[in-house]
Amino acid sequence: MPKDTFNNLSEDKKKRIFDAAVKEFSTRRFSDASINQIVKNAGIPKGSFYQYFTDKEDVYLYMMEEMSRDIHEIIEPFNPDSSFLETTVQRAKDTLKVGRIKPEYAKIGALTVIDNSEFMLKLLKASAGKHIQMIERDKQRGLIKPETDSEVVIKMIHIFIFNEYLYSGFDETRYLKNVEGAVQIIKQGIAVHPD
Amino acid sequence: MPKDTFNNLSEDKKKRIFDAAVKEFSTRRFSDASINQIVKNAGIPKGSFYQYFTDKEDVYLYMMEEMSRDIHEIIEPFNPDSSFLETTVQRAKDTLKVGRIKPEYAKIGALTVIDNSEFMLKLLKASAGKHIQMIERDKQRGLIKPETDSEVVIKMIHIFIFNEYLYSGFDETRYLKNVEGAVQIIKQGIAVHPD
DNA sequence: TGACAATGTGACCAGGTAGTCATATAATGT
DNA sequence: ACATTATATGACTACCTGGTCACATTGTCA
Repeated sequence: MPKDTFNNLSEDKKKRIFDAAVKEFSTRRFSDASINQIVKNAGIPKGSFYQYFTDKEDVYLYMMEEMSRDIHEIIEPFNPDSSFLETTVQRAKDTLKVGRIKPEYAKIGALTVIDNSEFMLKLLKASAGKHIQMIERDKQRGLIKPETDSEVVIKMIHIFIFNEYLYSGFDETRYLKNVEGAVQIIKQGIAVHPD
Repeated sequence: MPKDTFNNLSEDKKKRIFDAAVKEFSTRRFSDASINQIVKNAGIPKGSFYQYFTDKEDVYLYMMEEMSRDIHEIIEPFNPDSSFLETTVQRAKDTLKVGRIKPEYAKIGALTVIDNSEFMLKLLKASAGKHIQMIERDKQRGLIKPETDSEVVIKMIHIFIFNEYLYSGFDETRYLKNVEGAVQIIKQGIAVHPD
């Protein structure tokens, strides 16, 4: 949460700082990112930075909030009737769409994943609850075997999607093909009536 | 590859340097690790370091070679008749065993995985060839559906094992349970005659 | 207009990094 | 014993980092 002095700034200056943060955090992961570079790119004095933010985390969180606003405008609205695995594929497609429109955002996401295991853990845990409910519902619907270990399924999916995105070299077709391949295998593994 | 001057060193000194490298690289990932810290812990002057190694990569690779020797003494010899998924579970058990005997080695492995995506990619590719052959053999044996995408299966397994080890907080029982759970799901998904 | 508060500013500090190099010491061959 | 070569050494350079702080400038309200 930036300080009041920052919020009182002109939109132009705020944008310059946001852009500088995006540039830095999309190039170097959090721990390697440099405040000096951000102030340089934003064209503001070092002292001003500390008048606006307390530290690097502060400006990072601000940037993330602004980003997530943009991202929610890009991706499709969530369909509550979709099954867990359908949602999974949709999420992969959303990731690609974001990467197409805001490549820096995708890079920031990738760097976040490889940077900080604790942060990643928090992220996974935060979305896990929602997804476990989806899987439980799919079990009741008769789509998924009731003895399936929901947590393991979620982890496999999450991790595969993240890593595949990282390592597929931004080859969209390959990425989607592999994600769908993985979903297919898991589907066969957990479905009540495999195709 | 260390320089000749290093190889001429006394075993004691070599060990001190190796230990210092292990200490540093098991605490901080490669890019954060400090040569200054290594020389400090090894009790050798800065100048000597550069008489032994060209740079940080050099000492890192030396350390890895020494480590892999130790590791191969710890783990079970590879059973060529095992199926791919059996081998997978065995690998997870091996990882745990290494972690029990040489915890620093396990930490170095974990830090390597989260540090460097290129390195990780190389590692995955290096072992992928061998594993693809195993899967193909399992297809011919009638264990795995012939239409299975081998690459996707390998990636799912690799990534899950790595990450689960990272995030299971060194809880061995949980780790093994989750790995076996994942293997079970994939087995159901790709097996010709699911249990 | 004058007084006071809020904000802007960049030189500066302490601490870290990788790598170099002149000099000291030890080892070796003649 | 001497000369030559190999190795040991730590002070030093150049460069980076996050963060501070005294001072300059601007805004605000009476």
